[in-house]
Amino acid sequence: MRISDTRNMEEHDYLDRYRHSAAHVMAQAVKRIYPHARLGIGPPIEDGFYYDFDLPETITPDDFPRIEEEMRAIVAADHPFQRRELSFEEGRRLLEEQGEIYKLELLEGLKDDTISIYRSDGFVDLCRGPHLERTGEIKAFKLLSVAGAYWKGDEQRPMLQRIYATAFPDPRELRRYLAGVEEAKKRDHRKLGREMGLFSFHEEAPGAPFFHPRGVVLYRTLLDYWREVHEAAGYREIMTPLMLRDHLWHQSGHWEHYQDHMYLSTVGEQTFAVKPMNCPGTLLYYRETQHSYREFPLKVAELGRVHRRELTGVLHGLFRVQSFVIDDAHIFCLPEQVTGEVVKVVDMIISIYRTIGFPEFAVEISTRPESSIGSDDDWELATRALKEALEINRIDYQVSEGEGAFYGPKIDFHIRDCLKRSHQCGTIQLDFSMPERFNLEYVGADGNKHRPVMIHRATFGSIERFLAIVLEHYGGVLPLWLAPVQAVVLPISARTIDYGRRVRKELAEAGIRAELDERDEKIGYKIRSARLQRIPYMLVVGPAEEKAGSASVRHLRQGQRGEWPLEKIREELSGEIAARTGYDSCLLTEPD
RNA sequence: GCCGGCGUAGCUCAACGGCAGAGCAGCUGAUUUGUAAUCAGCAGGUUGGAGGUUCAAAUCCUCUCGCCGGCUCCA
Repeated sequence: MRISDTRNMEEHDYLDRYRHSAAHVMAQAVKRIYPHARLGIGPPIEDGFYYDFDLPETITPDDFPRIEEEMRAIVAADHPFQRRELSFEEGRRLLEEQGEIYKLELLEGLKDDTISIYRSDGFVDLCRGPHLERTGEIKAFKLLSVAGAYWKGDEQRPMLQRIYATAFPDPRELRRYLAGVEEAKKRDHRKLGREMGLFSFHEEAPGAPFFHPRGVVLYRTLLDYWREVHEAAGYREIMTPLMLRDHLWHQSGHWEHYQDHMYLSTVGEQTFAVKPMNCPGTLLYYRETQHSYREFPLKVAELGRVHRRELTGVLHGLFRVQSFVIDDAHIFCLPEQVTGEVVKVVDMIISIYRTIGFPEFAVEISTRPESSIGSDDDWELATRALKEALEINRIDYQVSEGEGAFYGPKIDFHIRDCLKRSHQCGTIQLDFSMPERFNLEYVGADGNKHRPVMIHRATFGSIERFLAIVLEHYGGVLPLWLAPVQAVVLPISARTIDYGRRVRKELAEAGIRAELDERDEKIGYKIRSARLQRIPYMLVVGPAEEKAGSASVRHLRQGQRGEWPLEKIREELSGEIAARTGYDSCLLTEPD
């Protein structure tokens, strides 16, 4: 570990202590206002802290100023945080006296003989600590939101009221954090999707997006690129039905394990399920013919639309939908080919992320969970193959023990967007279950039948969700190759509309997605309008440009680029599109 | 699903028991415009839906649908 890492860790510890102390102050403030409130837990979290309360009144954001005011008073009084150790029994008596039933439950879960409490002013809380020295050290905090949260995350247990808040040692950091939250709101893909005319949602189809013409262009552009890469890598693409009969899902195990998430439909005598996953369809394709080891690795891709019923409360724009396309592919291969194939997949996923503008990502390997199928040997071998593949690619990874699927170990890719948020996208999973259930076979070199290894993998995961990530990452200001409208021609006045038409047509013929704004408006108005639509190139044409056969080029991020001859515009833009040039940073030049 | 909040014109919001409004967008006209909003006029609504309370409901109550913030960060 480098020295700087140590310091980061110390800072991190301090911040946790700081926020944990702020959580105590908040709990004390809430207790002052609602003396009968019972306390749940109040830990520091990544961007702040929260505290859970059980009380009959409902806390709303309207109550925040009052709580914050009380917190400021506690901070101003500068009470010391005093640690005291008690025996288990003393602790129990104290909490019983206070009627803190949740804390009592936590206490029961502790095995230690002695426990610690922290006292500041009149407020006492069961707490491991550590804390700051005094409440006066807390400089900047803000309550953010209130939400219901089940006690211990268990929906069978009572629901408490959780107040989310944040605190920073430096008020400037708090301001910066709040500005970041604002920035994220501005970049909300649901807002961008509306402003840019990409997609919409309707009550008639909860959790199922409607893509509008410009949204379809974006969607298709992403998939065109995906197909190009996959074809070059030797994948072949199939399409399988949206609905398949029930016995298939019994065979695959989905009926048993996944039925709550499936849309079912009975038509006449037959029951169908709308597919929640693509693999069973692919397996029917595989079984359609006999296979030889000579065909391996056999790479079968499917951009398959799946439907999954979700709890209504979890739907969230394109991030969490009930109908979406997975960029699936299944690789059938020999055991000894696994490592090599995984290496190639990892390589491809990274290259795709980089092209789209996500150079930063984290990789996680999940190992065998408690309830799972397959032999220890299979798991051991497969897990080692995955690790080896990452090591060959020189990729750092983190191991999540026991987090694998029941049917095999997996690698997950978490991309990091420019607001430093992490999103799980790509996945590579080994599957011991399906080949077995579907009795897959191939003929080996020895002339006997064997069971192939099946690798299940996706780069984007859900296309819909990935689009949302891309949109928020770029704040809607997409790289040229992805922009639904790449250039808009803006005539100064009606007099140059004809010339504008010629310019637009010429660009369109060169394969550039160009539009013309022929509305009877002033140029400032048209520029504003183009910017709000996040169109990368604005081409202003007036009499001077008409005469010169040029256009005045204005770029969404770079501003005025000067007057370019049409030929140069065509070449520059085509070159930028073909190279899929991205932006180094995605935080500059925000349209308002 | 659960807790809380919110559904008013295409969008952003006002009216919070007493005639449903504004800005932007849209349409029509005038203007012929040089780098982030030209002016005027017109049109736009069973206030998400159903039921109830009331002389009177966007407003209060019940149900329902949808959306938003959360519900695996364990003293």
